[in-house]
Amino acid sequence: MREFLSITKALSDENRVRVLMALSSGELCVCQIIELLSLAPSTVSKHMSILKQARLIESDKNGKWVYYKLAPDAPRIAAEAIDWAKKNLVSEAVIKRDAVSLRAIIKQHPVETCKKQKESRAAKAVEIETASAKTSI
Amino acid sequence: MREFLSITKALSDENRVRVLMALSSGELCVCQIIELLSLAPSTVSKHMSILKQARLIESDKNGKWVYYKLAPDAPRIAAEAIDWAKKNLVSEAVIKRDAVSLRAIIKQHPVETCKKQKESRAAKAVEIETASAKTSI
DNA sequence: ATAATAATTCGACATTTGGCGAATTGTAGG
DNA sequence: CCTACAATTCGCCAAATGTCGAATTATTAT
Repeated sequence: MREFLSITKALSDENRVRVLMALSSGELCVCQIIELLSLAPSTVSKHMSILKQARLIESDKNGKWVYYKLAPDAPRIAAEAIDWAKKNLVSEAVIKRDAVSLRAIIKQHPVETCKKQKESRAAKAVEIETASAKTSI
Repeated sequence: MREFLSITKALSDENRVRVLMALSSGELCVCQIIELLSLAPSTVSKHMSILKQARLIESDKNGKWVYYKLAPDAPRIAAEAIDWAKKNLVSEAVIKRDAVSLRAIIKQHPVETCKKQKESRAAKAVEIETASAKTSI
């Protein structure tokens, strides 16, 4: 029952489902998933650990980078869940849009993706800084 | 996506899964489900409405009694989810125990089951009454 | 060695969820 | 009609969940 619930809980969040579908066309680096979902790194990390706990995905560390992919030797129950999800979600608008986004994301090397994200986080920090300075005047 | 998530969310609670499996051997009255799960009527009612929202089950009102059953014309996605759940849960300890409990529950008419529950709720109320009287002395 | 950096873990917060009892609704009998 | 009663809805609370930013960890590059 624990195994069953870990899978259904993993599949009961839209962002996690989007990741799973994205991974069905190949492995992705964490920063690429961050890019796809537009979420904070810590949030994505937590989602990935929930999917991994459910044995739907596996991770592969390569230096500083961590790659995730659909678990090649997932237990039958998990593999069936993935098949069911895939079959019933390929035609979903959000999943199709993600597939398009992914093509662009995959084109560039993770190094570039990470760099861009770092810059955008820095810009956001400045923005917040400025805003709080304004209100304190 | 909404339909998919309504199903996975419905399946991500142990009590709801137990109900679903119980219904796979035939329809049940609400009071029988209350008996099986040992939960408050209001709680069971909420669970049933979540399962129904996901189109996994349907209800059938017969006078004062409401019967629930697996949706005979569930959408394909829901039917597949039920099959997957059934296949992977029949051997679960809790589900087997429930099957045994159910045999006893089904033996008696819902009228009896409801009566017994009413009495047990009344007894519990008295118990609480007494306890609070004690502390207030 | 030190600094930079990708990812994770931690701590805090707002929202959602599962649970209960009380009040409400709808139906059957007195 | 009025009472009894099965089930649902409502209002509330405690626990779990999704999110973020800050601190930490592990690895590469200077």
